[in-house]
Amino acid sequence: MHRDGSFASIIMMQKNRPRVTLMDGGGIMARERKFSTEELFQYTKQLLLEHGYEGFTFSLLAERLEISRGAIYKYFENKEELITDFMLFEMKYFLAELKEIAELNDFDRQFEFLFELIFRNREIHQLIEIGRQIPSSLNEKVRNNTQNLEKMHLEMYSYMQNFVTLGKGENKLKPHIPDVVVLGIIFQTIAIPNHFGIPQDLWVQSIKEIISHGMFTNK
Amino acid sequence: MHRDGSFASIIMMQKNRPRVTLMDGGGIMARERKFSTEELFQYTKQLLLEHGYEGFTFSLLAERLEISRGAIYKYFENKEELITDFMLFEMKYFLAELKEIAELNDFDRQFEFLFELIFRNREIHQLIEIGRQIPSSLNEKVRNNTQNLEKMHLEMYSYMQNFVTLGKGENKLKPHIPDVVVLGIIFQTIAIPNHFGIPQDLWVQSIKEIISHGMFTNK
DNA sequence: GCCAAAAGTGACACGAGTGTCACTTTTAGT
DNA sequence: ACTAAAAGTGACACTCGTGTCACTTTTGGC
Repeated sequence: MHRDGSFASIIMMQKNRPRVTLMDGGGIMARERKFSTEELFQYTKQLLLEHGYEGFTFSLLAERLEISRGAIYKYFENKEELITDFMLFEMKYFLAELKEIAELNDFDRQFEFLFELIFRNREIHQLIEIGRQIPSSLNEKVRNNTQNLEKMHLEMYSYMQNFVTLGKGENKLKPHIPDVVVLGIIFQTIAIPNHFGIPQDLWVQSIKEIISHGMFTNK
Repeated sequence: MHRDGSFASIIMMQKNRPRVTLMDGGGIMARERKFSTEELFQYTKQLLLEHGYEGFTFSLLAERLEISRGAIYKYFENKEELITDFMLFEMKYFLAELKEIAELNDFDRQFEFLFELIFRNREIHQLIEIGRQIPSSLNEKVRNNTQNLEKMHLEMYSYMQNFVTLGKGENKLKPHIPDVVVLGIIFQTIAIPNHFGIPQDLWVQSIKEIISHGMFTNK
C-alpha cells in the first residue's frame, strides 16, 4: 500500500501533506493504511450507483471500508471533494483508453472500439449524470475539480466528435443526423438495464445492430 | 377544489376518512384546501427528478406548496406512501393512454403512436427507475401500492409485447432481436437528454430514424 | 527504547429531516 | 350565532449525517 504512487494518491495528498518530503525516498513511514484509495473509490462507485448523489454518505462508505467515519476526513474535507476526486479518477482512466481511438484509421474499426469501450464502462454515463447534481461549491479544491471535470468532459466529446466526422467523411454515417444525436444514442443505449437477463452476447449484438441498421427489416 | 372526486383524491382519502359520508351529497364541507392533489403530485415529480429518491423531502415539498410540513401528514403517512401514490397516479394516466394502442390495427401506426406517447411522457422511464429505489416497507398501504405498481408495470409490458409481436408478425421488425431489447431501446433512447438544445423536430425525427433504420448509410 | 509522523478512533456539538399532536382556523349547515 | 368537521400550524422529541478534535495506535528510523 505504501508504495502506490498512483494517480489517486496524488489527488488525495493535496490537503494533508506529510511533513516529510513524500513517501518515496527514505522518509518515516508511519502506520499502514487500512484501506487503499482504489478500494475507497470502488465502494464510492457502488454507493453512488445504489443510492444516488444525495443518498451517498460518509457513514455508509466508512461501514463498507470497515473503518471509522473520521478516518475519511483525513483525506477528504467533505462529500463534494470526495466525489469530484472520484469522478476525476474514473474520467482519467476512461479518457486514457478513449485516446487510443485515434490510432485506428478507419471508421468501422473505430466504431467497434468505441462501442466495446463504452460497453465496458457502462456506468460512466450514469456517473456523469450523477456528477451534474454536485452543487456549485465554495470550496477551492472542489471548484478546481469541477473545472477539470468540465475540461475532461469536453476532451471526451472532442474525441467522439472526430469519430463522427470520420464516419460522415467516409459516407458511413447518415449525414443529416446531428452529431450529438449519434453520440447520445451510443451512450444511452449502452446503459439500458438488462432487467430480463438476456445473455450478454445476444444483448450486445442486438443493440449494435439496431444502432447500425435499425430494428426494422429492409423490405 | 372541494368538488374534485378525481382519481387522486380517492387514493388520498384512504387513511383520513371524513366522518360524513363523503364529499359529494350534502355533507359539511369544512375549510378549503390550500393545495390540490394535482399540484402536490406535480411538485413531487419535479422534486423527484431534481433530487432523486433520497433527496426528496417533505420539507422541500411543503416549501413549494407554501404550506406547513405537518399538513402533508394529513394525507400521507410518510415519504414511501406519498411516492408510491404518486407513481400509481402517473402510471394510471400513462396506461390509460397506452391502452388505446390496441385500437390501431397495423404496426406502422402503432409505432408512430407508441413513439409519440413515450416521447410525450419522457420522464416516466426515469420515474420508474427511481421507483425501484423504494425500500420494501412494513406499512400495509405501501406494500399494497407497490404490488399494484408491479401489476401495472406488467400490464404496460404486455401492451408493448403485443406491439412487438404484431411487428414481427407483419415482418416489419427483425425477428432475431429479442423483444425486450426492442422495448428497452425505444424507452431508453427517448430519455436521452438534449443537452445541446437541438430543435425538438430534428431531435425526434433523428432518433426515430436511427431506431428504425440505423445511423449507418445503406451502401 | 524513544521519537516523529501519519493512520485511525470516538465523543461532541450542530443542523436537518421525521412523525406526532394539541391547538387554531375556516367552512357550511342548522 | 353555534357547531361539527376537515384543513392547517408550529412546537417537541427523536434520529441521522456532518465536521472537528484531542487522543491513541502503529510504524520505521535513529
